[in-house]
Amino acid sequence: MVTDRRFGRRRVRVNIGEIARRAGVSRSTVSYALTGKRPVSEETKRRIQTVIDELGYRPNAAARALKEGRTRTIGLVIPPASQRLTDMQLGFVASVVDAAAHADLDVLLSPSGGEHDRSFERVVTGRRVDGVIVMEIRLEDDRVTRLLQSGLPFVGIGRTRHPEDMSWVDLDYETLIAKCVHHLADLGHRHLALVNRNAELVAAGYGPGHRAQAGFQRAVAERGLHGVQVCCADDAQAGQSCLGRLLAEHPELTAIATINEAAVSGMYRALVEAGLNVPGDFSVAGVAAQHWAENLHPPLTAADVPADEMGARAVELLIQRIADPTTPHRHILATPPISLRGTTGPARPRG
Amino acid sequence: MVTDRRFGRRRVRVNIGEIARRAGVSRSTVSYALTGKRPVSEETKRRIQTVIDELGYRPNAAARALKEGRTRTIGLVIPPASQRLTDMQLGFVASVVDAAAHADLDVLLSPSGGEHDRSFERVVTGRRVDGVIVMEIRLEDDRVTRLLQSGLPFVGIGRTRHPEDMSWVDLDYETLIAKCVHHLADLGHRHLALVNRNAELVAAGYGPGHRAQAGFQRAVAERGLHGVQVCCADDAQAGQSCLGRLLAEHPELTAIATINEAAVSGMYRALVEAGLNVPGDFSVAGVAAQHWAENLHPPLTAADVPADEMGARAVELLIQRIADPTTPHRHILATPPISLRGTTGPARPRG
DNA sequence: TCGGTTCGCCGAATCGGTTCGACCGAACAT
DNA sequence: ATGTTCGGTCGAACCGATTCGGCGAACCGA
Repeated sequence: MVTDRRFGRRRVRVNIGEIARRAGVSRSTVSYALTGKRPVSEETKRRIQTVIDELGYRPNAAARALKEGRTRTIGLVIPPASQRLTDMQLGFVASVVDAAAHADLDVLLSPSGGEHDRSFERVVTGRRVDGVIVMEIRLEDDRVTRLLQSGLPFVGIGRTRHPEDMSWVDLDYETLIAKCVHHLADLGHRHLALVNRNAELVAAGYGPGHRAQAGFQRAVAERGLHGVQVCCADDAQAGQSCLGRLLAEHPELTAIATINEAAVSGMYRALVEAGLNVPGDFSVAGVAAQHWAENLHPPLTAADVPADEMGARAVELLIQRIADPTTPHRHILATPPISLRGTTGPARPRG
Repeated sequence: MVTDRRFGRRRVRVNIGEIARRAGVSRSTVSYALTGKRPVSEETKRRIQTVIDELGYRPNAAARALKEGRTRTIGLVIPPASQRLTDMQLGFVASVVDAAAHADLDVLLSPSGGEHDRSFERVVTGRRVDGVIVMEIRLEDDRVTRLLQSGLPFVGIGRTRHPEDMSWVDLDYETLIAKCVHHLADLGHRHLALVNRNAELVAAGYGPGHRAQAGFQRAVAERGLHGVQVCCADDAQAGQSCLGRLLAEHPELTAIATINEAAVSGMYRALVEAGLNVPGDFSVAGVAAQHWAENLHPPLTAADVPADEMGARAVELLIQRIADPTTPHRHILATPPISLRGTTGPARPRG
């Protein structure tokens, strides 16, 4: 019982031993009373609880983690903080954090993807977490390689080129974009463009970008259409200039499909500039977070990404893998339906 | 040296003892070689390092935390995941995470503000973190009370009604909104409205909301203007309907000031609907994240919130408080200049 | 050659929990 | 009366690091 001169307050180290002493029992009894792993008499439990409440005792997380060999914490690897998160990514983060909180797990954030990733290494390698959820996975991804060789349980939101080796939750961009194309083709559109995410990302092997391309090409070929593909930086201004250029270079275009939600509002502006009405003269469809699609003006016809569901499932999968790392890998591929919000309509030749 | 049948790989518990054994030294020597807190011969250091590289050893974070009494982790208390983060809030999170990473600190996320906040309690009370950064502080804030009595070092992004008792970084909303009003008054506007954040938030004692009100009232009184105040939910659609109503009910209005960045794009739409040009017929100014203000169409004349700077400063302050909790509290009040982007102009009576 | 430093390293204690084996008395079966 | 079970408790080992006191050898000047 030490007196802290600075405040004149008692400053006792309140640990399990102090509780035990004051309750007149051994430390193990306090532990059993708290965890319930062995029977403790009601009388004793009450005495212990009284002392605990009085002192505001909480077991030291580090000590518990050390002995138990687990931290009750999961890591969440997000894109580097420098680049802004898209609404969809933000949705994933929110739902993962939420789901983890429901499972009484804490979330350790690791912005990664840069070169010298101390944060990632610390999280993965120092046993700071019981498992990891990785966002924004590339077709070839060093972080996945690193995690595989470390043996730490992990789940991807997104998948690599060889997705059998890991557990993941992903959007079926290929099918979704194909569905957009078919929807537009059904409306009579013959000349379509795919507006992808930014060029660096796609060049770096960003899975959704490549899979969207594949789905676009496949569907365009199946329907005998004419398709153009273009990358566009992830913001409104880029969307505006990008689509402006596209419209000028390809006067035959009457519709676009996109996975670049951040660029859509700019693309709308480009259409206004070009004097094209949506959906009268030009149709737009894509893949986007529901919240985002609804708040655009006009609201975008899009496959609504079920970010809440996906984040929750990712946490679920991770918890399973932590409990038993030998279970076979599970894969969840989401193909949400396209919500028609009025940005697509019958084709009408431009000019 | 146990063989794990599942993979046929060696699965040794690689801890400091194992390193010591293989390097033929004691555990303490390995520790000193790593921390450099006592001299170790070059030869021995080399031998130890070789073994470490070979086995991919990393010190166990829990064991270190237990012994050292600190976790090298900070907590970041964010608004509940359910409600979406504004662009400004996202900016704070990003910059805090970034600054923490630079200081080799990890960040534990705690979505809080709900009723039974297990997450918050775990983080604050279980010694899981060395300190905490709290966002979205209310004038009266239970979390701050809780932190004060726990003795855990913390820094607010935002401040309570009694801000002397804590360290914080905040925007001077009162001054910023007053500056907006003066700017508009200088342009000849006589009838202004303040569009605040959502009503629940303001009613719950959200500081920025109240301080913006105060600054608005003060400036309006000083300049002998006529002012209207209104709350508006934090999204584009609400902004549209809210401003639509406001324009109808107050035909004398020619300008607004706002701290509700998420509603601005909707307010623009309401102005278009009402046939009002910006800035010809109507002026808009506010406080917003720079990125957001620039990506609006038209780009908003606004005080650019220096989120990066503020987050970094918050981390800096927190690190100081962790190092020495007896240092006097520090307060950083940011008053960024207003960037003129063309949404304000000379007043012209409506009608 | 001897006493004192310095260098490099070791052994043991420690942080605060969890958990296993053991013990004791009471209740119960034989 | 003896053996068994069981609820309730204790003591000690353990998790994996850090850190303090100390010890032997080399080195120094006197």
